[in-house]
Amino acid sequence: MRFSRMVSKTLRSDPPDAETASHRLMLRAGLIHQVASGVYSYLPLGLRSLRKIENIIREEMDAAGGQELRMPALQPQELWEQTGRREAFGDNMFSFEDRRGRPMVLAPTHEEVVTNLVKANVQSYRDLPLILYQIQTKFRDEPRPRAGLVRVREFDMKDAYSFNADEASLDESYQAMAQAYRNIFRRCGLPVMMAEADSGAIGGKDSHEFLLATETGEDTVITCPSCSYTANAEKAESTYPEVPTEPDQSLEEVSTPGIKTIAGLADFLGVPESKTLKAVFYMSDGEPVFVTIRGDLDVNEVKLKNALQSHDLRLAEDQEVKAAGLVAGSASAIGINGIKRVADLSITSGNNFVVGANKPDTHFKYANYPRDFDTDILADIALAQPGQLCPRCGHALEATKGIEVGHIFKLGTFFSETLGAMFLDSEGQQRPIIMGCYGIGVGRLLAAAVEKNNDENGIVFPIPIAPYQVHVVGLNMSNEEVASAADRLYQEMQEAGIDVLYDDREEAAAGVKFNDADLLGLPVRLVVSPRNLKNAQVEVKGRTDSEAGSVSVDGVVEEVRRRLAEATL
RNA sequence: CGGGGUGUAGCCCAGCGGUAGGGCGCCUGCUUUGGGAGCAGGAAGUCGGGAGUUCGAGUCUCCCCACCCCGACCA
Repeated sequence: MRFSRMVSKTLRSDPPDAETASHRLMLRAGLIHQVASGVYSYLPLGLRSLRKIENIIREEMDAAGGQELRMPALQPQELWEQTGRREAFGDNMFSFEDRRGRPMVLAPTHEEVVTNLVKANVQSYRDLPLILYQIQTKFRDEPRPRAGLVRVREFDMKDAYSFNADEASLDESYQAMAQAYRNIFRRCGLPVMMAEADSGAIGGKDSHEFLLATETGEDTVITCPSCSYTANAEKAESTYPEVPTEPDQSLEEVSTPGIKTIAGLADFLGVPESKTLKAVFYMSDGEPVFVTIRGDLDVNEVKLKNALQSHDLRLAEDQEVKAAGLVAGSASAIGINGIKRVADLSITSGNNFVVGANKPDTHFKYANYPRDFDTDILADIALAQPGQLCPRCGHALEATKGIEVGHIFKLGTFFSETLGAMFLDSEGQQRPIIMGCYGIGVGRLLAAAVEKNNDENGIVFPIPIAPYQVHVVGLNMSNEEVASAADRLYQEMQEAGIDVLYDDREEAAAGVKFNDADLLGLPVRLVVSPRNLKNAQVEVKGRTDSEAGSVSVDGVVEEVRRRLAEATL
């Protein structure tokens, strides 16, 4: 590709609205162009990179036994009503009517369609297992798109679905996909973590996310530096120090004027926060929920949502708390009835807690479960925090931010049962197909790669996903000797099957070309100039090399091949 | 949906009641050519939209819209 013919222009300065590195650099280098919030065009450079990622994904999915197909993004809403997911997705789903007034949606994912497809084609255990996949556009009307391609409303996703006759077979498919994912991310130059993840309301047992550690990530990953425990904070378990148990004492009312927070309460009474219980109020599917947890811990809303089997969970607003007859700041489960109560297991680790007295400015000392209060659900709903202890080995946990680039999970039989995708097993029994699903956000993977691989001058593309492998720069192109030598080099690279971008601009100064080359971040830069040409040489520089080297004009292709091969190891 | 911010030329921004500006980019010519060159000339604007106040509105008021950031949300 000749630079002078490229539609995209590089930006001289950072776009002011882009804050994360990938967003800033992808706009600046002309990889993408924004159309609306969370909606982007891929410009030729961005698309080339995206295609390279797609091809890596295809190779690995095919190698793992996947069959590529393509399902429509446009779907009848009715399909989603059958599984109850029209309601579950709610406003996140783009929907409209066709000309006949039939409700249609733009698909945010494809379990419904793929399950029906398999239902029509699979009758026997002999047809299983199957792994089907596609790379296709998904639509999700996200409440808040952000960070360029990290969270968008229209995006390309590789989604795969496995269909198995039994759990052991499902496990094989699951492991095959996990391995394919590791291969894909490694080949894309991304060091990812595989973390235990929440499987959601529909999911089955196992679920893992693949996350790239970056400052700007949306997810928090809890890791153990000692053993291999890695889990999304939404899912992570932790153990926290037991509070030394004392002999139970009887409940005692104390006046706590103006005390509204746990920190204030602990301070006022001279006890550690772990000797208090805090009350948090939620609304779950429109019903108020009273949550009790030890004062030094925080509620994990995902765990709480799962414990409640809730579809829609949020913190209660002040009026809702009041309407439920609760005293914010001095509430406890003591004497609370007629409202659903959930307590974290931590209320059993310790005793003689300070709790609210359900009267303004008043608390109780020495509250004990179950002597003084009861709960409807007792479960682990605590948020794992760095510094708490690993549930596997007891070492102190750490937390890192990450971007989720892939997610795999065992779906079980929800879709096959709901939509009637059954098969006959070897004994002639009709059984629902067991499913798994496996997703990779392709554009997000590109964004993550840029987020991870850049320096103060621009992108540093990993070789396998760089839009072009080589950047040929002609300096002083009005010099005929340079122009013809550079043209020849460009030609030679193409003939050698190397992806090459050729900066053939006559008017651009050397500095402009060098800065653009650094910004685009292609792996190898070749400079043709009068200075080098005098010695029949071409300058060679890897994007991360601090110094450039030279190579004879005759040996350029070989040198480039060597560098590309070396770095791909 | 709550909180904060921003909308003026392709890009970045100034102007805050009185003729629509600057830098970059773009076009023409000359000069220049190893880290974002110089000179001269030129093209380019529904000042996000609507209503209002005013003799007069990018500028003040109200309503709306879009975009960004934080949160909520994200099976």
